[in-house]
Amino acid sequence: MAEKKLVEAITSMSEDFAQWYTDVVKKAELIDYSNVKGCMVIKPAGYAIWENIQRRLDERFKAAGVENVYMPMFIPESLLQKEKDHVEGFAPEVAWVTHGGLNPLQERMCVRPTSETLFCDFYKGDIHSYRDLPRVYNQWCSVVRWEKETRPFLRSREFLWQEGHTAHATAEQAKERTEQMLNVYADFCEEVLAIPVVKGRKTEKEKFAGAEATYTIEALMHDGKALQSGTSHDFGDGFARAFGIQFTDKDNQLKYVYQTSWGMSTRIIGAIIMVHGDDSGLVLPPEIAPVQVMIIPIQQKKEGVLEKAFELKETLKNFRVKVDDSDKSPGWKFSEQEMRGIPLRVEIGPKDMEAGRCVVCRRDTGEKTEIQLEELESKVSELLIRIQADMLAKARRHLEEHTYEAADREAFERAFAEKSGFVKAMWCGETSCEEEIKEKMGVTSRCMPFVQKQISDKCVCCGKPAKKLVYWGRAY
RNA sequence: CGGCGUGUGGCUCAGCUUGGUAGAGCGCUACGUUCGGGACGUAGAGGCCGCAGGUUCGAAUCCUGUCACGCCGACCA
Repeated sequence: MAEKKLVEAITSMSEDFAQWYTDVVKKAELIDYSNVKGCMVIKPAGYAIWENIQRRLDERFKAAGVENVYMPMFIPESLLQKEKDHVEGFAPEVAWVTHGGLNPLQERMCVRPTSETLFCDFYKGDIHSYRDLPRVYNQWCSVVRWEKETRPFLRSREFLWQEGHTAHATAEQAKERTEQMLNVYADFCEEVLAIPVVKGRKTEKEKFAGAEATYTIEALMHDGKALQSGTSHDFGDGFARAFGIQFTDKDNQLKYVYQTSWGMSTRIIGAIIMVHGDDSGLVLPPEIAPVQVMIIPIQQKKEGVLEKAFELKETLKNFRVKVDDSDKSPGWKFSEQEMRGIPLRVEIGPKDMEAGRCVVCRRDTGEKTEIQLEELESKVSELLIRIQADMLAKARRHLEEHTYEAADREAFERAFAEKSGFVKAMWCGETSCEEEIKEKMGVTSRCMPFVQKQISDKCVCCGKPAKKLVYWGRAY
């Protein structure tokens, strides 16, 4: 897919995908490494993307009746201990605070790896009647998980995210909310980030610690590896029973609430990079790009050129536009704009001015067109819409072309030996088969898609009767 | 947590084998010429050679320890 490589400073994808990723992250100036392993300094270009993600996602949350709150970042050990599966899932990777100033704390506290326990503890006192339900809260915050191996955005020890936590009167309402929020994520990915996803349910082995069911959206990166891009959990009344969250229902009976939680993190920026990026750097979908149009003056010291550039900026004031008036050479500026993934570039120089036009260049295709200045605004508007659509179409094609089916074990093994991507195959429902597949092939179940289909009647691992169609893949 | 690799101006690295005045390219600053795909000239600034011990008259270089980072595995958003 990579078109002509324009920037030399970035390792090509085909040569070394991991190095390409790191190069892009650095060259697009998204982050710097910090002095704490696994923690990153998110720079303006990276943070602006996150701000746009926040804004666009939060709009959709509000439309879905979500209210924002903020919980403390510390969790007392005793509180974390309350739900057994949950503690076991997170204990190996929490960071502990043991001292306040110079004195040891009576009870140590962990820095939240996720806030289920805090929300539960809060809801226990806050919810009394069916009239208090549902509670549909969300918080934007950072969490800490002491990961052993870290990579910018994909796995950092501290990361930014949002976590929604809801409480409902019935199991049905909780399930509905879980699915509703998964759809919010899926639509957001496709419509705003131009990333097509596969929606489905996680297997028992892969589900969230303490959840009854975990739903996920899975995206496929350019190298054929899967990235879990958002999750939504149905807790049933498990947490409510562990924490004692009860309410009096209409029938005057004391009942436990049903809960959900759902999250999307800065990891999604890694997905944007690995789905859309090319050998020249980052490629941002217009909807999320902090700068949508970069105007680059040519021979900017010549009479009137800079003035014209700023005049065009004014013409394009309905978009996120910048003029690069630094005293670098035009070639430098082109490379800079490409590495940063800015969707459109407008070149304006003396020759153009004489002809009453400018040159517009698409980042995603590299296509250059000459445009009459009076048409600039409408053309830019059209182009941004088209780029957004083309990027989604291209990513969807990649997903489809890298999704395979395997009817039996031999075909399954061959698929992963020869190709990279998703392989759809039948599964018997036993964790032991997932473990064997992981052990032998380094492949995990990504999800059981909502759209099920019977490819064969036997489990691709053990040959016993199959229960579910599963998407398998190598994951980040 | 295992395997491999790397720490020397802001960045990429050379120097280490065989100890003897700390180097290059890029970037940065100033001025001038340039400008349609990472321009050029001139003059400058910038280094506890990751950290701590040790050996030595003398350590970037040898020895011991330690920390950090990167990549690949096992675990996870």
